[in-house]
Amino acid sequence: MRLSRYFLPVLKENPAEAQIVSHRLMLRAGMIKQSAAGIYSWLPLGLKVLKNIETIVHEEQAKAGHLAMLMPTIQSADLWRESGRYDDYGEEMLRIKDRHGRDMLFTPTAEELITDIVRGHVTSYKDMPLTMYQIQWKFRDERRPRFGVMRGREFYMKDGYNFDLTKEDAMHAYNRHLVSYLRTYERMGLQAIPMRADSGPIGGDDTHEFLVLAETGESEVFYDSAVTDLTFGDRDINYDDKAQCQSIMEEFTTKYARTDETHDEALFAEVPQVRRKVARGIEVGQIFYFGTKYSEAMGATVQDGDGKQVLVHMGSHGIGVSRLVGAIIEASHDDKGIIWPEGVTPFHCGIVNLKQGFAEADAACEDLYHQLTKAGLEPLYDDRNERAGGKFATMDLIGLPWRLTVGPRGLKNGVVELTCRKTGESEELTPQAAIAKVISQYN
RNA sequence: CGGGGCGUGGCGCAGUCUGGUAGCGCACCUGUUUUGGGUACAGGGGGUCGUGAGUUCGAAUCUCGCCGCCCCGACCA
Repeated sequence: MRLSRYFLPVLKENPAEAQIVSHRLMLRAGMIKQSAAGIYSWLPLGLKVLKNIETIVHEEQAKAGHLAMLMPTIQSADLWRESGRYDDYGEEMLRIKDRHGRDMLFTPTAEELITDIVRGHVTSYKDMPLTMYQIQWKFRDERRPRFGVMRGREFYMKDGYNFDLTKEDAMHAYNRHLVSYLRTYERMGLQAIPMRADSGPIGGDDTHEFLVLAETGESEVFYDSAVTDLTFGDRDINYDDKAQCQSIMEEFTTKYARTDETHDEALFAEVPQVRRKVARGIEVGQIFYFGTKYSEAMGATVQDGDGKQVLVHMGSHGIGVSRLVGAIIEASHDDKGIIWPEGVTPFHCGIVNLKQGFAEADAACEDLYHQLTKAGLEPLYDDRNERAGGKFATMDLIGLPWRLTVGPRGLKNGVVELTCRKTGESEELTPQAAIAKVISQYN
């Protein structure tokens, strides 16, 4: 993409309404524009990041054998009356009437609708295990939306639901999700720690929240610092292997890590003092096992091998896709701007032409641009007729991991400059070597 | 929802107390200049001052209502 043809409304000054760093940087980098309290438009740069996160979620869910689908944002109130949640959910649920006066709502989550779909089509134990998920806009009418997309009213979320014959199978689904989520967050450059949590209005007993440690996090968290040493890395996973999933689940959840909702001082005291940490975290996902709560309320049964009707065991799982955009920035930025992890960056690298209109520089930039594009990467070429300082400031703000700087001075010696956004380190390389190095970062 | 604050060109703000034809910086347009970390100068465009009513010869400014947004708290997959 050429910056001269892009829509990137960067702001030099901090918008007054933005208090936390991710919100400020998203506004300044021209990623989002607020439309109403807690409701945002996603501008081209922001949308690219959102879609990159979405893609990672889809890819990891596919690996785990979970099926993507899509449910409507507007739902009939009837199903929610059936589960009893139409009244339970309270003011957080946005209620709407259609032209016939029928009660509708903007979905805050989709247990009812998915259960309705499944109960109509899944009638035998042979149809299970089954896990379906969607990535769809949700609406929760927060009393006080804040922190930009971290706590919006409208938000983009992956929500998945598993249907299993037995509790044991459902717990395998639980573990499978835990494993797939660990992989998902790592690919985004995040460490998200599973913490024992409270189930809230979803209901159920077993639940873990995934938290990214950050000063601006809304939750207070208590953990054994040994959990921060755990990394998933490059393991081979067989998602059908119950024992493997179980052991990974245990590996990542045995050490003490809880939010304030479930914090237990006595248990925490058993952690060696030097490893006892109290911090703040951003919740970026949660997994639940809630048994037969919804299948019972809504009559979702299947025939087992003996011909008996049995209630299906269910769980649900969420990843806050739009919230993750903010969470990643909270976890990765400096005073100049965002520092995107390679996994989610909106463009793979920036190309800064220091002397636009100078034939050699223009030609060298065009060549870099075409070669990178041909290699399957997406560079952002700043071809505006701006001064060097302005171009650098924009690149630093929007946080692309790599920057190629091209100017007459370097070209005289046959080199361009490759700069790492994260470390700030630069090296002079021939254009070919620079291209090769950038490409190697994404393999 | 309780408490606090703020609404003035795209962004950041001054002007409001003490009523008198709306201003600054950034951004934008034109030209000259400059060119390896936000050049300099000159000229220019853009605002019914959130909204409605009232007071007044006259309201961004005073009064009352309403709306919106932000912060703290409570609440919250």
